[in-house]
Amino acid sequence: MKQKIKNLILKAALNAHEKGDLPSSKFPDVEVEAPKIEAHGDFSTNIAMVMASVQKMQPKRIAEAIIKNIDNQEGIIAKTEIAGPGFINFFINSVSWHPVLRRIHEEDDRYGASGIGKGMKIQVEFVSSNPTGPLHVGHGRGAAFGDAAANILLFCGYNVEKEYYINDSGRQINTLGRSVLFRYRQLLGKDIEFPDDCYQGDYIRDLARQIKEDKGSALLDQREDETVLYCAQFAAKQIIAGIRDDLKSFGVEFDNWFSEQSLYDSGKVDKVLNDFRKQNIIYEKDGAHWFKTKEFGDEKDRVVIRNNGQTTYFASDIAYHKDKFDRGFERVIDIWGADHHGYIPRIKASIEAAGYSKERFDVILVQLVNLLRGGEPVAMSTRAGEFITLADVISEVGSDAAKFIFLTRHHESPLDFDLELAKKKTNENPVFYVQYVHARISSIIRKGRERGIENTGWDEKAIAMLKEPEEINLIKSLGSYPETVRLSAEFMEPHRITFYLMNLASSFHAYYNKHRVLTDDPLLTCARLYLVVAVKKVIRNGLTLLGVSAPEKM
RNA sequence: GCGCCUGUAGCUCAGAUGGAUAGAGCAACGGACUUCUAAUCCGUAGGUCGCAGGUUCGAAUCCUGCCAGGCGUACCA
Repeated sequence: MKQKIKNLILKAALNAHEKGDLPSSKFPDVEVEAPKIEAHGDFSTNIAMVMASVQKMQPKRIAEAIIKNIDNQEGIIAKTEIAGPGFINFFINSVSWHPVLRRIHEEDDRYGASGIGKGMKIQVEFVSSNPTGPLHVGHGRGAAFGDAAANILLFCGYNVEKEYYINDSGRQINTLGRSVLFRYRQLLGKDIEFPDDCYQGDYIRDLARQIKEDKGSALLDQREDETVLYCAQFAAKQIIAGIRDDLKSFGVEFDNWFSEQSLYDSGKVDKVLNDFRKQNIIYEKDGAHWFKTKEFGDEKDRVVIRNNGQTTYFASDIAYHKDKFDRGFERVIDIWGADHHGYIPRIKASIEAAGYSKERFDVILVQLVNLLRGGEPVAMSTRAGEFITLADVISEVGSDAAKFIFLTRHHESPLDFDLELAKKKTNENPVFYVQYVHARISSIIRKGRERGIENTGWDEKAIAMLKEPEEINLIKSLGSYPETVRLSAEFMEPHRITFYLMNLASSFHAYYNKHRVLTDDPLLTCARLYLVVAVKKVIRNGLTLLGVSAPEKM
């Protein structure tokens, strides 16, 4: 509809110029928007104001010239007016909204989809939590965000791959192995102190117990470096399996799990470091090897090989990001916790140095989550091993509520997650508010069937009966869904869909309370059923993008 | 110190490439269930958009400075 108005305006401007009403043929991009205030019409354009200086005319004169030349043969426009400093407001004939409903029924679960991505191969990497402990709430936000963003991109015609990067190499893995080994020794009666720098959580004890059941006391007699390695590999494998399970129960699945260790095994880390040496952008100082990231805009150079000969995490990350582009992704998006923001310049440096444009790479920072219970902060200490895991949250509030709440904020805004609030089944908790619409409409359909009323198709005569303000309002809202999805993809902002759904839900509940769908008039009932089924489809489509279920009953 | 993010109603937050009178929910107050699910709806009230300048027809939005909070600033990941 907006596009139609745009075209009408453009054509009107051209006509006006041909007839001599407008001196210049230079027209700016036509901007059409839906005004916030109802009295300002359904659509509004500022074109007359924008053109004023080029046309050397008063905005109001320009507006008059355009309105005069609008071709309203289809009768879409009920009224136009010039308002304020020169806005042209368009009031749409309410009947003209109706075809939106047919489109929704026809396109069904593809309504809102588009081809703006043009099949571009794009990778979204998210969560990528270290396999040294279970996922916590912050990872949950990253998971909900990344998954929704990927769904939206896919829906908009991108060729999306979701990837999880497993840091199964390096120091933290060694620490994991040591942690488990110490607990294992304690289990076998050794009186030893558990080191401070090891992971404290109870899950380490559980892993040690499993090894004990497996191997008995056999590990006590072996060389320490071998047992640490064994414990590390065993533990990491178990923890990754746990992470996969948690994500699965959260409704998030990945297309690819990428191992950091594999970059070493395949020699990709060595290779990229050698390439950089040849380019003379790696040098030695104080026994360490430094990558000249400063030359690429970082604030200082960064170590890639420590003076003890071990590579840093950054070294494998260089190889990893190069590999992403080598695999043919045209765009690469990393979703990180906001506390890693200082890491961005060096990754961009490495991408440039590897010969790819950093413009093709984006990092989206997701702000931290404050966990609350009844308004009070929940103490979270990783050190002491006291934290609420994502699995805890899912089992307490459910994945639908958790996901939806994670997606009710812009990703750059910190989020207070209140466990008590997330469980409340009231308007304070928006997920139920939206899901309730789906359940209510399902119920209407069931009730209709009981009375022998089936959802019939498009019937011009019936649809023409939809003229209550609440009905037109609902249809308008339905009509703006595709644009919401498009903007959501363009700006990587899934929360736009969340807010859209809450708004649509509000329009529906208001309608539901004021009007009955199943009436004594068969034609009207048919029309209203057609309308609410369209609402149901859009609610379902939106929730699906967010990874949230749309229940038939609540 | 430097860098990134945030600052909008009592609380939690939206606010499109700069648009007209800044919007929701919660909390407060007053109403609506013999009728399709009251997990709902309707109404009232609530604001110096952190502060100060600047850019222009027009700023919550862009620019500069300041204030407050969070995060980062490793040969950790």
